Amino acid sequence: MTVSRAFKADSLVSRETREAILKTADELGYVFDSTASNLRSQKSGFVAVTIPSINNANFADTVGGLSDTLSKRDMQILLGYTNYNVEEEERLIEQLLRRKPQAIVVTGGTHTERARKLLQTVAIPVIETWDIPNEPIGHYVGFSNRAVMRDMVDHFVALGCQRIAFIGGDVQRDSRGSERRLGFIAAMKAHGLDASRLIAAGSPPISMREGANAMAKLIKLYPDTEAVVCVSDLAAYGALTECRRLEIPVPERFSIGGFGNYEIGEVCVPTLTTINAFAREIGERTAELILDILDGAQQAGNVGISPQLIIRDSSRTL
Amino acid sequence: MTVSRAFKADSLVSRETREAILKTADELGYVFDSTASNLRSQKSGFVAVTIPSINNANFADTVGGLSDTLSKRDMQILLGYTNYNVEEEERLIEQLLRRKPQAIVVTGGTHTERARKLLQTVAIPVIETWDIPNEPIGHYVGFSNRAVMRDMVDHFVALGCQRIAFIGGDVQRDSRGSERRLGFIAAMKAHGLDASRLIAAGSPPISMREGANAMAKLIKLYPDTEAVVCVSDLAAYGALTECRRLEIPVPERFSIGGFGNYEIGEVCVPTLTTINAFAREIGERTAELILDILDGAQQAGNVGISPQLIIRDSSRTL
DNA sequence: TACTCTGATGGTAACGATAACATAGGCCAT
DNA sequence: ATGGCCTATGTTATCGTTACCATCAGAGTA
Repeated sequence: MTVSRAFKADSLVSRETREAILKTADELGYVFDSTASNLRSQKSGFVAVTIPSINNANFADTVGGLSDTLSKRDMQILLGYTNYNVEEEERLIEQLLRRKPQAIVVTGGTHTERARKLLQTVAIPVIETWDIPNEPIGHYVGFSNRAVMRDMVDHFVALGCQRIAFIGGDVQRDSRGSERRLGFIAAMKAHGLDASRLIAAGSPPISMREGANAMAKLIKLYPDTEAVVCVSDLAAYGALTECRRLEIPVPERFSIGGFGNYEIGEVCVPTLTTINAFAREIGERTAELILDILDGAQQAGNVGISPQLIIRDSSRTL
Repeated sequence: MTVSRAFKADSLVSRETREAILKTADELGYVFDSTASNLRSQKSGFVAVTIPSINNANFADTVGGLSDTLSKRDMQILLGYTNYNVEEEERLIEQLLRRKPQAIVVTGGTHTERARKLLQTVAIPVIETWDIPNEPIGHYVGFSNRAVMRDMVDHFVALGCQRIAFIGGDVQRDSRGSERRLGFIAAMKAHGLDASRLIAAGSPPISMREGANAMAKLIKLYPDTEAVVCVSDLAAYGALTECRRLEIPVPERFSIGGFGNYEIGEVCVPTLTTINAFAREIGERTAELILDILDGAQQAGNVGISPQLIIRDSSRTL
């Protein structure tokens, strides 16, 4: 028992005893077994997190924010990725829950029926991120992917563009991407503009290559387009390179907007107009919310994030 | 006991009994507790993995390969990132070992003394990746970051370049980057060329911005440079954008080579000459090695990866 | 008939930590 | 001297599963 206490920082063991214990433990090569600790104390020290893809700077930033904030309280992330697939998410959630995490964080508000039921039934905090779900299961930390497109369209319209297109992925799989597409359509209609120039670039994840291909398609289908809104900076960058190959000057002949404030958009030539969704902050705020709830905060609720339009060289300035 | 068996796929329980059990479990909202299972069976189902940064496509690919291969056997990754810091790695390793992983994968062969001791003492397979350590602790899956620079330098020399520079990070922190730098120097000397044009771009991770800054510095310091080898494609892309800003034509005036075969190098204009290190394969091979060892394979050893030079538009073709 | 073999199920202890409670000694105030 | 309080340490049972062994019915075989 005293040994057990010696390994917990705060508990009361005399200095000499603790030192003797730690020394002996080191000599024996003893490694604390948190498996047993978790079982007895019914606290795993895990927070389960599902993200669509591990290879995406935005989600990586969110996980980084989560991880850094939670590690201050010695909690660890148990990460799984869904490949933008809700069935995969369901399997993953079930698997993760078996590890008895103390909270579960999922990306987005779209789930299979069974996954919803699992999340509703489980007795730990559930946080949906990167979106504002229609019917939140527990808490959320996010923003409306639909509403946020309004700023981008407004910006292009203010520049004098009328014929504006949207490049995104196939509709079914990536719900955040679909929401942005719907937001684009709504914003265009609000301006009384035609919202039919929609290019589907394939199955998510939509990255640079897909963006470049979609741009080629767009130029063929609608050669008189003046601006294009892309589902992410990666697609936008792909579109930009396609323009470069075709020697179409950006932003003179064509304005381009992205989403997500990826590093590439800040470095490429011309730099990319984008929307900062504060990926890292989403993770940090989610972690803080979890810690508050675990500390017994009563009013812990939801966190709205306000993405910010960043105007750069890829969209004409007046 | 029969309930326990009903939850393991392979064991022998009659069909009716299992169905009844699973049905009841579902009604009760029972969730299997792997914490207890792990304790009793002394198998956690975890493989611990440390990588320098979560936000790096190469390491993300390795983790993806690991995760996908291990998940076929229902094993999960327990991921930690070190921020290119060996002290952080030490803390992380200690923390991860408490979770009783069945194997531990670390990136690189450079560790603190205490971390080495921990890894040597622990009774599970240890795999060092992304390098060939001087003194391997257990197994490794990797390649010589030093030797691989030879191909790149040879390529530039074959193009007729003599004044070749290297852009990398500060020496101490990123051992793979340092190895590449040493490999560059060795390769230059082997050709009887001056190897003193070394630009330090700051503390890792070296990304696009750092690459661009380093390129600006390089042009000021050594205006007559003909080619530059970069520690990664991200730095190389940054260098490329700086050239674009300064209206220096690539590859006509300047050849650029990167490392890692990142997506950006395939899409940007001009496309980037690079070295494919087979990041995903490193993960897959590591996972296979782990599974072999856990299955009791006797001769399971090390895996050498052979990175491949990919010549693209950013280096002059003859 | 007696015997072995297989499939299905059950009983018990144990994995290694810790929650909860107990004990013992020292110090201080009344 | 007595009681109260604090610090340091010890005892026991328990978290929820599974390894190990036992049991038992029914089928197949000699």
